[in-house]
Amino acid sequence: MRRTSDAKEKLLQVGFDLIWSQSYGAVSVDQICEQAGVNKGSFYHYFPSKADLVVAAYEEDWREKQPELDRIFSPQVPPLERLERWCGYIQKRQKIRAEKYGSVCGCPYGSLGAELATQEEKIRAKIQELVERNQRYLTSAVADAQREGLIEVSDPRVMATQIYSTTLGFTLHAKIRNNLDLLHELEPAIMNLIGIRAAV
Amino acid sequence: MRRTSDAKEKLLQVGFDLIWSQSYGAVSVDQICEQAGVNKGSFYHYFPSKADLVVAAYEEDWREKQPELDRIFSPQVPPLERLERWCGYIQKRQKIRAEKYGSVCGCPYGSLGAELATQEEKIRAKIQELVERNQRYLTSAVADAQREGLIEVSDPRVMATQIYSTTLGFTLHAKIRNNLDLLHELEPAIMNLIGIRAAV
DNA sequence: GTTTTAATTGACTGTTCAGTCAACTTGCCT
DNA sequence: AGGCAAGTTGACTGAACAGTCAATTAAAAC
Repeated sequence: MRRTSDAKEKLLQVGFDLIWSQSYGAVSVDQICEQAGVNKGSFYHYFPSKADLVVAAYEEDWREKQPELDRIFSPQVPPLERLERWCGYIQKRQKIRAEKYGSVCGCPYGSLGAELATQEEKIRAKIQELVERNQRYLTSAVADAQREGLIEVSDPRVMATQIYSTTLGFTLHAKIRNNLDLLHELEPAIMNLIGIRAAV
Repeated sequence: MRRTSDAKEKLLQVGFDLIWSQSYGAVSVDQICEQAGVNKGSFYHYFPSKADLVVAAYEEDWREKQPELDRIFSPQVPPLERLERWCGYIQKRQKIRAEKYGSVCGCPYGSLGAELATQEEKIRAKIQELVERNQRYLTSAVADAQREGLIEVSDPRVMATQIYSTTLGFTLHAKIRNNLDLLHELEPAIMNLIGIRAAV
């Protein structure tokens, strides 16, 4: 058959899913192929290497989730509410995965980056790129909040980076504890960070 | 020779070092043995498995660095200064490693936890334990700051957890970017978190 | 209907891996 | 002195690994 199967899409989706819930090193190409119902030869027909698959798989995941992020960060939404929604989105995504796999999987970018940033430059660079795309949403929310006089920051981009770091840290910490409760603290922590004192 | 060699200590030190700078999956037992100048049989004489070695190696690293943490968090030091010193310590440690290995290695707990928390329960539990030990220092610093009226928080333990999450996030983000500059933002971020407004 | 070419197949390669083992060495105890 | 046990040696095993390849299939282009 020529271009009637969905082998490539299957490999991307299964690859992302397995590697996020386990790790790059723990998931073999054979395993991805088996779960995708695709022969190994086809894998290497589409992707020159395992590292290339994971890069493509993460890009594909971005493509799929971008519309939801666009909705969350719609300029129609008041800027601080965007941040609240973002925290809620992360909590929701983590909860769904934890229920599906029996353990907290953490942020897919954080997990892959932590494992491979010093090993596979191609992968590190892709993760960095995806992180930067996420930060762009945060930057515009922070800048809008600033413009509306809701907060006071010197540089929205720096603040967005700090917010993203905080998010990476909370999701990683939740993974280490294998407990999602910590994520309830994410929103207050971000509000403190941008200078909105929560009720004590 | 009976107990005259330092094979075990060598394995612990080399194991920690290699796994921190690369990853658990990327480092083989053979590689650890070779660099430690120890035969493979000796490795398995001391450690039942690779996972057991890494647990012991991380415990040994803790033992070695604990005195420095005791100094940083000495009750003799004003509580907020303890937090500043803690940030400085992390920056210093990351800088030394980045210079030695040519790339930012991130937090050893964060990296190992991100890679293996869903895979090796024994390792996840050890990382969690080590993280909790670190948090104890932070908790007492926060509680002391609270007692001295420097900050206002409802629960010092919750705040310490937030501070540690933030630290995990910044070090991981720096690893993903392969750039240490971000760590300059760690201290201001933590100060914001605990409610000490930095000059804008 | 023939050509072209993307897609598919699955067996194969050579390497690397964690872990095993039986023989051996050497310091310590009595 | 002689035996016990902690420590050492390095060859070995079997499985798993990423990646290869030549042969085959079938959609599409003409």
